[in-house]
Amino acid sequence: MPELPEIEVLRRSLEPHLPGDRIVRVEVRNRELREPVAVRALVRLAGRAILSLRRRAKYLLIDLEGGRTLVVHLGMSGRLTLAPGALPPEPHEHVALHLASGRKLRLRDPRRFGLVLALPTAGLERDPHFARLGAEPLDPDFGGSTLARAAAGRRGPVKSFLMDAGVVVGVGNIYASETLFRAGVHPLRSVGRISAARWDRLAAAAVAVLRQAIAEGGTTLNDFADGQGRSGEFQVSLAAYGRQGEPCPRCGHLIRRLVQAGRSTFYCPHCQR
DNA sequence: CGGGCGGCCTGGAGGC
DNA sequence: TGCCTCCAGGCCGCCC
Repeated sequence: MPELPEIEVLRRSLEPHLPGDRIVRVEVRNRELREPVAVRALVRLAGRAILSLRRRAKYLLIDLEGGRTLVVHLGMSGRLTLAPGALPPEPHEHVALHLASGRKLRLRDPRRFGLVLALPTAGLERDPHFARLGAEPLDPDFGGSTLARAAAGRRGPVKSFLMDAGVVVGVGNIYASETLFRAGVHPLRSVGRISAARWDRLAAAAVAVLRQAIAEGGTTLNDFADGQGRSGEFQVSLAAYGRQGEPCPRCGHLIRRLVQAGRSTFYCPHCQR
């Protein structure tokens, strides 16, 4: 479910509540995630204070004292929420961090594509999960030339390119469709046939879409919620994603759906060339 | 070697 | 109501 905006919304929703609190007990209820939960590494986090919350790509990073970072990835269906510690576990609750404040931070993930890791804070970027990640689209130096440089010598459709985390992180299926719509670029256009001006438009569109989605609390199609359980609103602002058969908000032609690399892509056949 | 596809899971929606 | 099929926001690994 969650792409960059949803993880950033989650991070911001937890930011006022977690730093300064302390993990008193780690409860692993179900180890089955994308990688089996490393129970002993997690249990060793008990007793540590929470220092800060960061985000890299679609990973939430919870920095703890003693040089450890708890890494959480929500996969498709993960939810990380704060709850009273005495609340009974919800279905598919995999991990709960019981906090000194009496609350618990719990991870629920029905489809089990998510991930929880305890890693050393130093050198995190060299961990295999992070080592090959590309540019952060919200970094100030991200722009059309970032994309153009990454595209040099590559082939294939621009939509798959935008979703390649080795190029630019955080853009998943929803925001790739929305970025292409805003930039007026057809999803099947080959990356070898995109001008510098078009790369600039694509980069600017990606940044604008991601920023607006964050401002509107993320996209809740089914089950995204922030750390307080609040849904997002950006689904109302989606121009193309999920709107096949509806009129394009710009020109009125009907939005179409096509399948690329096994994923649905939504576009306007008139605005996107 | 890079690109594309299947597979991993469960649940919800829609058709019959 | 119930059963069946299809589809879903991510990511990895295998295949060509």
